[in-house]
Amino acid sequence: MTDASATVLDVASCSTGKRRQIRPKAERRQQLIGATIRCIAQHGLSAVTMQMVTREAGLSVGIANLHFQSKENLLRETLRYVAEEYHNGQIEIMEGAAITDLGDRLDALLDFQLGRGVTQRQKMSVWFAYYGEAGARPVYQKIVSTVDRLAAQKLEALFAAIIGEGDYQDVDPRELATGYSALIDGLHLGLLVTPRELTKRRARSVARDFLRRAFPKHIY
Amino acid sequence: MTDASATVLDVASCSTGKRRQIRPKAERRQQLIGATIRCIAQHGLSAVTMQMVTREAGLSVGIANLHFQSKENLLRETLRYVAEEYHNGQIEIMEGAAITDLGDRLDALLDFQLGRGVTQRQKMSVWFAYYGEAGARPVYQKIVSTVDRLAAQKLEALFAAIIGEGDYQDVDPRELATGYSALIDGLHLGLLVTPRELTKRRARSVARDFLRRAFPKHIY
DNA sequence: AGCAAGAATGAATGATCATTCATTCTTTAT
DNA sequence: ATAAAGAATGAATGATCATTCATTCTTGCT
Repeated sequence: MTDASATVLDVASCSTGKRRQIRPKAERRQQLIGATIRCIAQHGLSAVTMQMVTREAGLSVGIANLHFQSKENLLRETLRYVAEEYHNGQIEIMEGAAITDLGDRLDALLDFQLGRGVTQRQKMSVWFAYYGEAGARPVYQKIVSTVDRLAAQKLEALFAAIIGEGDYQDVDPRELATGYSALIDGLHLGLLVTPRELTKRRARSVARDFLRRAFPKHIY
Repeated sequence: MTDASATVLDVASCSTGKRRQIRPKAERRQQLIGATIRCIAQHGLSAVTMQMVTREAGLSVGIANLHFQSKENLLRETLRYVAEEYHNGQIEIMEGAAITDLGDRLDALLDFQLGRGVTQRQKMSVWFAYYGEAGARPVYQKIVSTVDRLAAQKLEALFAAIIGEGDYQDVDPRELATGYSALIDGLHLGLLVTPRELTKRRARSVARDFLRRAFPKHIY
């Protein structure tokens, strides 16, 4: 095998003609997690293979085990990434100083939770793929519930502030926060499983309705 | 191999000492579907194998393919069974003549959706295991959305009747039905994934709150 | 330039799984 | 009682997959 033929093979095996690249560990990890997300969204969690993920990432099969030790670990870290991304986004809105009006803050939260384009659908797929396995995997349960707890507390605090501001009677912030979170989850599920019956527009309207019923002075 | 030794082996291979039994096709199908449900709930959809299911059913590996042709088909039929069971239960309540008061009917529906014992948790596991894969499998989407549509229509009709009876203003039955269904789905998810944070009692209370806000004259 | 460190590769390995089918067993009809 | 029909079995098959590791390549240092 001469140098010339080796070069030809290299070029043929990579559409952009790039050579083998060495990149920092953190970057490779992110690359693989991104590929895993796309694979889960497209093929389903149960159909994902290491070959599939590494091909999607444009890397060799060995690299996944180099950076993640095992498939199980890669899947776990991918869940952690998606969970943290979603919940950090929520918390940023709920803690951010940019929005002072509480009604606007609620609006921003709703926009984040039911907004965005195609990307969101991929994330939803991944989200529920893990939920589906969570019943049988305590590890997944733990990741989700740990991240969830903080967001739930912030939401409860936001609701409590709104209740105080609007002097709403007979509204328990904790109960309402649980209901709102469940509603958003259920709407995500509907958008994922029955996109024909539930549009994003309608989902938003339904969630807004829920909030308006509870906080009529703040929404609309 | 003598008759005697064969008998010994037969007995040894089956704890109850039963001999090979021939049963009608429908019964075997049900037996296998039940075993599949238990396996999914315990091990997760992605970990289910044919060997696992047939062992759980107390049958040989060949029998699953005899009655279901393939694993894919068995999983599909299991989803269909769970989906139909859940939705038939709902529709029975919404159509049943036993309950005349509309408020009582709502109560019965809520009881069905968030009631029951341990069994329900198994069903929830299965339910969401399929939801998780639905993003990547149109077949699953179709089964769920087909069954879902009818239940959604009945719920909308029930809500419309209640709105008429209570002369509620500014309440759209379709919108509310979508919201209520999503809320129930979200609560199921919470019960499954974060059982520590959400008890069945609280889930019920949250759902009841939602209904009370919409139909104050009918609930409580 | 030359070398050491370690990042990246992918063919090879061994394990697991769905599916098949030759055989055995049970029931039913004659 | 006997045979035909077909239900049930499970060892065998071939395919697929996660993981390994000998080798190749890149980078940074001297």
